[in-house]
Amino acid sequence: MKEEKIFGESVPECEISEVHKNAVENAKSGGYTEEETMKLAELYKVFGDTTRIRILSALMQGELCVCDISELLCVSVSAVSHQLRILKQAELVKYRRDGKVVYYSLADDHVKTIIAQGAEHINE
Amino acid sequence: MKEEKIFGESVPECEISEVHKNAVENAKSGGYTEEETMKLAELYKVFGDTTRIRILSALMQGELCVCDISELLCVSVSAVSHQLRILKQAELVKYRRDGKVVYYSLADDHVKTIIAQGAEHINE
DNA sequence: CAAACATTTGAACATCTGTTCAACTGTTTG
DNA sequence: CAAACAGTTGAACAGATGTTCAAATGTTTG
Repeated sequence: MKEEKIFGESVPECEISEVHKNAVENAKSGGYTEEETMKLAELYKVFGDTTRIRILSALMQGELCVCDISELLCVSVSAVSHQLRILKQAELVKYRRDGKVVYYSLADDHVKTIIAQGAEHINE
Repeated sequence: MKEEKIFGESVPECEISEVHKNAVENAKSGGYTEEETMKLAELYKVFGDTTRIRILSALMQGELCVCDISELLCVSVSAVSHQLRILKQAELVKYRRDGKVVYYSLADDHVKTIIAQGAEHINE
């Protein structure tokens, strides 16, 4: 997804904005910083893919190696590995190596609470 | 993003899986259904864009019209409208019409709690 | 009714994303 | 050490995504 910001031009003047000036000013001050916004979007982007949700759900039951996850999800080892890298970068999973095998597990409880929160919304 | 599931072929045999059979069985039973997983991913996909996060943040302070949001975010009215449609489809925002002006506001408290949960993670 | 305005919509476009495939890095074991 | 195995990595590809632009829809007002 594009993450550029386009300022200035192509944003037409808006007469009515004078009327809503207070509302706009409130919204300006109350928001998140540009960096927080970007980090938030990056985080949720990670949750926005079924393969990654399935990996995280699987890891909720306990640690698993790449091979196990691949078999469980019926996704190639390579695809799983690529997704685990993204989850690792987002600090949502951690791993330990035991011989040839690499075991992945959830990094902390945030994963569970975030997914639980989403589950609550979709079962409105 | 692709949401296809590839079953069967191209998932190589995995000798060690026999050893982890219990772990794999646990992960299988404990997960979400296929439909829940898809809905979860769809929901988080919506949060995974800075423009939409900024729109939601702005609406946390109260209702705003499309024109206000456009000015506030320095994003074209058209782009805002497109994003509002996505937020509407995800039932994250609602709207009311007053003459020519359409006012948008958050649909329920889930938006706040979901974003707050994410904010907690990124400020680990 | 025509002009002005707020918003929506659809097509086009460049960019991003996830999977596959092949090649590679480590690690164990015969 | 060579073979086998677990996992990683990078390039390539098809498909998805967000913005822009132009045209359309409603709504108010002169």
